[in-house]
This record gives sequence, C-alpha cells and structure tokens, in this order.
Amino acid sequence: MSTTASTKQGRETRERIVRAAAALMGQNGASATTLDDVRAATGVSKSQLYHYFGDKRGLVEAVVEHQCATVLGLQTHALAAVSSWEDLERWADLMVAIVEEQGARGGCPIGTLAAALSDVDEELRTSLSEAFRAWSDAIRGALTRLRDTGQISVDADLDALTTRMLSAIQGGLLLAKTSRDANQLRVALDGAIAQLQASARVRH
Amino acid sequence: MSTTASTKQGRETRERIVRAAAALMGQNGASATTLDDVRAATGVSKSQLYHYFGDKRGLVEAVVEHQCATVLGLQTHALAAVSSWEDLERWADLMVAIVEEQGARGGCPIGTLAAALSDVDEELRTSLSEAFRAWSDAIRGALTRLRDTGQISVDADLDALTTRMLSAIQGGLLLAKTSRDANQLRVALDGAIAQLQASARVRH
DNA sequence: CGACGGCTGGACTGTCAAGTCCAATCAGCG
DNA sequence: CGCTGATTGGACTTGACAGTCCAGCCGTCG
Repeated sequence: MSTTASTKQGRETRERIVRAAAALMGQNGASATTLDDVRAATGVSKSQLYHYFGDKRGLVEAVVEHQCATVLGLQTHALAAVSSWEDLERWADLMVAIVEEQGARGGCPIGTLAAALSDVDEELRTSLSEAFRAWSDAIRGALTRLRDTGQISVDADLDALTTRMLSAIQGGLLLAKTSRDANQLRVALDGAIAQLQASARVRH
Repeated sequence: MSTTASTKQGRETRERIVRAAAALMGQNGASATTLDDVRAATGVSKSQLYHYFGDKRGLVEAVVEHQCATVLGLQTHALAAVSSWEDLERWADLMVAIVEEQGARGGCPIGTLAAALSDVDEELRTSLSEAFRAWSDAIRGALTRLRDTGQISVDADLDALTTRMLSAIQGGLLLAKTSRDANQLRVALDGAIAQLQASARVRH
C-alpha cells in the first residue's frame, strides 16, 4: 500500500524522504518540486518513492502531516511553558529569532502549505485547518493560564484573542517573508501582545 | 519583445489573457497552471501568449502586476474615503462580505502570490513587497486622517498600527480561506480596529 | 538453511508542457 | 490600392515529469 514501512530501516528511509521533500516544497512550492528533485536530494530510487507514498499526492500529504507535527510540537511545547507576560514575550522573541536566522525566508511551513493547497485539495485543506485549530488550542491554553492567574480579565473573550494572535503570527510571517524583514513579524506580535495586556484591565 | 501591444485590439487580447491567467493562477497556483490551461480558457493561440509575454515567467509577472493593481485600486479607493470609525468598520465589513460571497475561497490575491513566489523569484518578490508597502501607505493615510481629526491620540505609533492592521488582514484571510470560515477574518479585523480605538486615549 | 516479504535499483513508457517556427491575416497609413 | 508591422493560427520539437515494471537485495523468522 501507500504507507508501508515496517522495518526500522524502512521508517528511517521514509523519514529521510519526507524531510527532504518538506524542505524542497517549502522552498519551491509543492507543485513545483518534482519527484526527481526529491530523488536527487536524497539519493533514493524512484521505486522507493512509490513504495512509501503511492504517488506524488501521497508524498505531499506526508509532507503536510510532517510539517504540522513539527510546528505543533514546537508550539505546544513552548506555549505550555507560558504562565506570565515575560514567558509570552520570550515565546514571541523565539519566533522572531528563528525567522531572523533564516534571513526571513520560508515563513510558516503550515501557512505556506495552506496558501498553496487550500483551494486545490479538500482533504489536505482539512488537515491544515485542523492544524491551525490545534495551534489555537495551544495558544488558548496559555491565555487561559494567564487569565486564571489574574493576569487577564475574566470577561475577556479568549477565543477572539486567540484568533487574533494566530492571525498576527501568520500575517506577520507573510509580510516578513515578502519584505525579507523579520521586523514585520516583531511588530505584529508586539501588537497582539499589547492587546492582550490591554485586556488585563476590565473593559468599559 | 515581450510586452508588445500597440493596437487597441492587441491591448484587449492581452488584457483578456491576463485576467484569465490571474483567475486560474489564483485557483490552482502559478506553477500548476499551464499555458494550455490559459489557452483553453481564452480561446487564444499559443503564439499569442509568446507574442505578448515572451515566456511563462512573463505571464506570471503580468499577473502579479495585474493583481497588485486591482487590489490596490480597490483598497486605496476605499481607504481614501475613511475619516471616521464607522467608515473604517464599513471598510472591514466590505472585505468580509467579499470573502463571504466567494465561499471563503482564494483569499488575498497578493497574499497568495507572495506566499508562493517570494522564495522563488527575487524580482517578483520585490514587486509584491512594494505592493504591500503601497497598501500600508493607504492604511496609514486613513489612520493619519483619524489622528488629525482627534480620533486617535497624537502619540500613537501609526507605522506600527498600520503593520498590525495589514498583518490582521493577511493572517485573517489565510485562516478564513483555510477553514472556509469568513468569520476568522471578521474576528481578526475587529481586533485590529479595537486596538486602534484603544489608542484613541493617550497611553500610560 | 530456505523462503518470505519488505526494500531497493534503475530502465522504460506515455503524456504533457514549454517553447519554436512559419505562414496567414488584419489594421492602419501614405 | 499597396506596404508595413502587429496579430493570429496551429503544427512541430524537445525535454521533463509522473508513473510502471521487474529483477535483485537483504533482513528475519521458522
């Protein structure tokens, strides 16, 4: 079938392919990277690609899953450690630093895939949408902690604040990547955090 | 050369091609739409594509220019009419309504192109970055008007607020398109506007 | 050991897409 | 009208890419 990998060796090969494919697709886009590109980057043979992924769409699907898992792993881990404003700012600084050190290229792997695939493949769109939802949950978890420790007002709309935060991340990353200026992300995130801090006080 | 179109008829043909290509590339992505797709959608012959655009990259370039001009035309026009909070909310409502009526598909033409092309073609990246800058200028113009009429504090950081607004637009559109839910854009824009209104009062 | 099944190599095919070329129109102008 | 250059039609070439096929390899387990 498409996703065979029972041996340890098999799983490693599969993993190696997915990683390389993810990098190539992140750079050039999913539809612009060819199976031969992946082959060249990994030294793997044609039949291996079809052995592990069935067809190109299967590979793209594996890349989507891999990128979602990677980003969510990092994000849920980092956000789980947030319980103060300083923590939240450190988390923001971390994202800006990552973007900076790649020369403001690439942007968010999930965001890039979402922009390219949402209108093309309904199933992949659903996976990516689900990933955004999971990311939102992680953010909302951090905000809930801030609220429960009295740092955000109890009648703040956490769902809305969460969506705004994720919008700021995605929008900021897109602007940063397009202008090659990580500062755009910096400003967007600062704004979202400032808005959270504004809701530390009860409104109206 | 690549961009020949001296006759009126020629300009119309060129325009028709660009429009169709923009629609196709918006739907399927630039690299996934073939010249034959464009040909089929327009009833134009192969040589016409090469006559007017030189090669495929030339067509993509024309599409980028067209989409930037279209979006900026709408945005600068709409934003130039903004001189009160109600106007700003109407502007936001308009964007949400547009997204809604397309079933939350497609997102921002500029944003989609930027996500796909920024890491691929430096010249196109520059054009798209420039478009974002022009869009920012239009937003900043509206905010400046609000400040000059006393609706925003004089010591508000308009540049930062502008970047946050554009981030909210782009992030909100991406989330909306991925989840097929225009409400995500709604929430993101409401947040950005709320933050502006918060800076109506002098801070700290 | 022997055989089974996952794994790998790589040649091969069919299709499709970019780009070329040349001849045929067509529009405007002296 | 007759000329010039823009415009158009469409066949053709070339290369690349997705996908197929089969033979050989290698680890594992009875």
